Amino acid sequence: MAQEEIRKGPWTEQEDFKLVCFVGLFGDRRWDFIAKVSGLNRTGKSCRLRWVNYLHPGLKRGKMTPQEEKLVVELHAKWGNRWSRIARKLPGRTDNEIKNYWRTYMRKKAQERKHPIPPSSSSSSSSNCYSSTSNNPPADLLPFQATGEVSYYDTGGPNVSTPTRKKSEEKEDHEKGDSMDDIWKDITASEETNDITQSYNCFSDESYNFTCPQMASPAWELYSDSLWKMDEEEGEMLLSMSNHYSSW
DNA sequence: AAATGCGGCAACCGCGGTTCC
DNA sequence: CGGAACCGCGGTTGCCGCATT
Repeated sequence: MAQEEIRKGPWTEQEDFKLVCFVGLFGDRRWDFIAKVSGLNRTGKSCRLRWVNYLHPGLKRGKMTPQEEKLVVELHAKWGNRWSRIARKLPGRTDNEIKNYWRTYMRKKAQERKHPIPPSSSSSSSSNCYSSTSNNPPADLLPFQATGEVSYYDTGGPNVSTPTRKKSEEKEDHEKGDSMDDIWKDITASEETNDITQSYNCFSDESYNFTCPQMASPAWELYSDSLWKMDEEEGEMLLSMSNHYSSW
């Protein structure tokens, strides 16, 4: 077979566009299927990751707010490195983003411990949500301090004693139906009521009823002018493919 | 102006859990 | 019920841009 190689590395705008459209058509579940029919030559995993971390509508981008930072610290103290779980409590933030934030946060903390910053200069350590008032956050929010030396990035909070978590706590997460999907729905719903002048109707396929809502991602800003002017041929191709596959 | 270091972020990998047949 | 396929999570890596020397 002339099996093309699986692509890796950074995504191109065209790939993003294709992925968004196919996710619109088939939903954000069947990643292997989407990977195949889209012709992206990516793995399903890769597609999912790109969607979740970058293309999903409702993603917030940019710096974490102090409230979010505080929440991350609190939830990490509670749940440890359960990033996806923490992310569910921060609408618009991804587990990857929070994970990366935490790494940075820990690095800063480690440096501060090595070279304590005098209180007078605390105003500059702005990324720390406590910095405006104190460099000594409540101990119960900083498990890594309470236990003395902890490995650099920490691994798991104090209450995360068991690797066999799963089911019970996942259910717990759904107590109020605040799964990621529900959160996204809330976000997109609120955005629609606000000011969604650019509701990109990727395909008016009533079977799936997909509209590309306003995306926070830079990719969407590009789509709004450049990509949406892409080859008509390609658009038609996608349409025909969508017709083809939607008849399955 | 060039070299180097560092931080932030996107993406990949491996593993375990879940779903489907 | 068991196995295969798929999905999701957490850990890790590599790249890129900015700051510093």
